[in-house]
Amino acid sequence: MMIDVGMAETVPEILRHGSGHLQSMFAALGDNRHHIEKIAKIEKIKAGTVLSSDGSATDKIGYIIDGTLAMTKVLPNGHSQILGLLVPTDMFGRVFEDVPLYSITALTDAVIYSMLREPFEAILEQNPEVERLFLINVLDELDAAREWILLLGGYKVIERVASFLLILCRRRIRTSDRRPLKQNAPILLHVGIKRSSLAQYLGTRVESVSRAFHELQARKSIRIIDAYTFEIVDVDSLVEIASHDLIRDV
Amino acid sequence: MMIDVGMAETVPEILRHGSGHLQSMFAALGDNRHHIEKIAKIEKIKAGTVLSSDGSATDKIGYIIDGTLAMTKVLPNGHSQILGLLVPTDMFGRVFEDVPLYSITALTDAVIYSMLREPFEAILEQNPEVERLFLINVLDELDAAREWILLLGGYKVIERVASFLLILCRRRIRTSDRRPLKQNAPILLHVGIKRSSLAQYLGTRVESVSRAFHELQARKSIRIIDAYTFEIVDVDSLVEIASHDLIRDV
DNA sequence: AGTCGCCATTGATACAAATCAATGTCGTCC
DNA sequence: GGACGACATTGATTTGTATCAATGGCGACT
Repeated sequence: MMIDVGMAETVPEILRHGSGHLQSMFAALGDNRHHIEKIAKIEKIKAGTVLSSDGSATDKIGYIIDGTLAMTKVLPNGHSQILGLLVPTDMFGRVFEDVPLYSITALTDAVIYSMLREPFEAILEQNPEVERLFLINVLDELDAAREWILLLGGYKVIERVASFLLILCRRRIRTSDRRPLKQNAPILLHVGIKRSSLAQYLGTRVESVSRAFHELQARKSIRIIDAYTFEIVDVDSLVEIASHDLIRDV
Repeated sequence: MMIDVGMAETVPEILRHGSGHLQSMFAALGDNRHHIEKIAKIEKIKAGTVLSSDGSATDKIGYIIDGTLAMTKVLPNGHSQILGLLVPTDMFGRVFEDVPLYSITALTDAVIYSMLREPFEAILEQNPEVERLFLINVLDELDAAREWILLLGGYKVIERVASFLLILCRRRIRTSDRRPLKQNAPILLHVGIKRSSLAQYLGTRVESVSRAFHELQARKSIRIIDAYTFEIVDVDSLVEIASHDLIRDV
């Protein structure tokens, strides 16, 4: 995945224009913004980098600017399971908790806006308004997590893949250009991660993910451009597939 | 499920003795406690009651005292999917958001401690310390949600059921008596909900849930006392089953 | 150019779970 | 007591997917 240039600004572009509450959080910092800017820095990291590891103390908090990272739970036997994906504007790290429950791994080359946990916590404590915005941010994350629970509840792989694509659509993770969607423009989705990560995340296997994508293409819902890029041809059919077998007895 | 008597106190017993941050949240209220107590009330609700429905404005916030409730997403076609279970000490409702994303339904008869959203938000806004405790509470919920994502990632039903039982163990949801666990006492778990709710939550079907429980009994991990009550015979074997096929390639 | 390694895809088979159908159990109501 | 309804269990069959195995595509390195 290619990385945008021109990110030397104090508050990253993606945070300024990103949707959600992050923007207002940074805006609300007001005079305190320079406190954060003093302790924060933009880092470019390589795919595979482990930012914080499960069980060891961490002191980093930050936001994703570009790329995809994953929260992974490392099991006693050394293997790992993906708990959640972190995409631009998502937060990583955990405030008010010393021992993280999961690791953060870069699935692609990525750019992050990171700062030390302690001073960030101090700013939260000193700025109730910022803290409230942060709280709202966390509540949004909770909603996102529950959205994934809903997704994983669909027991056919094709349904989960369809849901995955729809969630990406909604979050408007587009190919490198971040221009707003045009009415008639084809919707291009770029999933930054390889099949095995996707499979781990969707609770299935690479082969099944591959078959699901090709099945969706056969049904004319999507068009596979390359292994990482898809054109959404028929959103409605995706919606139908995604919600199809959630229809069950109560 | 039977309901304890003697809950006419201002702060419910379960919140006073409950684990986690709720207790300290109520403690931290200090003089403001009477503000909450003025607006809050204890309600007994019947199984099947819908507290707030998806899409319509809600103004209730509260905590579960007894019973099990579920967050359910109601799909366009009228059917519903369980997003999360709410057990004693869990919070329900959504602050700082007018339109709820999901409904809250009582799966069993239940007792809740509920208050209006507006005054509760006002208290949060006026008490940064309380707000921080609330934030921590939400962060815990986020962890719980991610724990479920991990659970749903296990693709064999028996693994998910084993994980479910282990999570219940950890949260120490015990049969009506809430005495602390004795060292050698058999661990009794009471799942307050029927098979169909469980199936919905675990992303599977009633028949599969039933077979999984009986398979776990055959493997001497648990003993089925009745459809709602289980004795945990061998925790280690449960752990092994739960984590078994999370072992996958990265 | 050729080899290697990594990843995606495709095919064949075995196994797990959804589905369909029937039976069992318990409590409630008449 | 008997009939009914709600729920749980069990069995038989079908569908979906994990698994095993092989192939194809692409970039990196020598």
